[in-house]
Amino acid sequence: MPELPEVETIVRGLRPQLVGHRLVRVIARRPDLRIPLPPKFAGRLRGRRVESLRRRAKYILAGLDDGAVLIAHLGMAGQWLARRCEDAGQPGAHDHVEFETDDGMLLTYRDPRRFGLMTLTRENELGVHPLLASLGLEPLGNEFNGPALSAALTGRRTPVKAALLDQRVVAGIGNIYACEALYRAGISPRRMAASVQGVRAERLAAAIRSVLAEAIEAGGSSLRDYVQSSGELGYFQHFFQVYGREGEPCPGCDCGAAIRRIVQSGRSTFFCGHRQR
DNA sequence: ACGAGAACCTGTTTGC
DNA sequence: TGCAAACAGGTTCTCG
Repeated sequence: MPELPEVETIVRGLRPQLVGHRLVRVIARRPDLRIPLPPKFAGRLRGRRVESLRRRAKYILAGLDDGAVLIAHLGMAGQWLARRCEDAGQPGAHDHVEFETDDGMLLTYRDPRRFGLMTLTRENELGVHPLLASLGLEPLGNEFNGPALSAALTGRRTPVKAALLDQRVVAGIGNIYACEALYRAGISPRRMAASVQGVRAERLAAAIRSVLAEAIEAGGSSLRDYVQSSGELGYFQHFFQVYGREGEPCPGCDCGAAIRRIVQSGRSTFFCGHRQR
């Protein structure tokens, strides 16, 4: 489900609920997520105070007061819900992990498909952790620009759409924002990645930045599952120009072409064959 | 070594 | 209406 803007929105929503607070109760109801929960998961977290909450790519990282770091990923359908304990009621069938904080909040990790994960590492081992070590540049970071993007795409003999989904190239882009960024940049999703250089790479880097930043402003995109931790819906889906719009007229110009849907690497790609070259 | 496709799992939508 | 197939925002493994 969630791509960078949705994960960022969730981190921002959870931060005031978690940072500075102690975890007084941890319930690991279902350990068989994509990667099984580590041994003694709940016991290692109980009583710890959360010192920081941040995002790297689509991962949520919570720094704890004993130097441990909780790594969490939402997979395709994961959600975080933040409610007061007394408002929570019975746990749902897919509420796999819950954290109760010292001021009475219940933070619930819900994930019907169990493609998400949660694991523990140490702050000083984050950089070499297998889940994080080979991630590419953060697209909203200072070092991300046209030259950096073209360098990352150099030598890639795959369509640029597939390259954007490769987290080693740019970290955090998923299927929706890859389609939207390529549309904004006027670049065909089928163009070979290695040929996106120079001004094309500049345009694509700018498009990635702008679409992600605008989506964060909107609180992410709510399609099927996604809600903010507060339960509010994001609304960026109303600004999609191509994603999910097969057959509709291209919105960005008067070319009159219809948005097309093709399948690349097993994923739907939406684009305008006239405007994107 | 790299890239395409399958697999992982459950829920919802679509088509006959 | 009912059932089966297709599809879904991600990642990782296998195979060619």
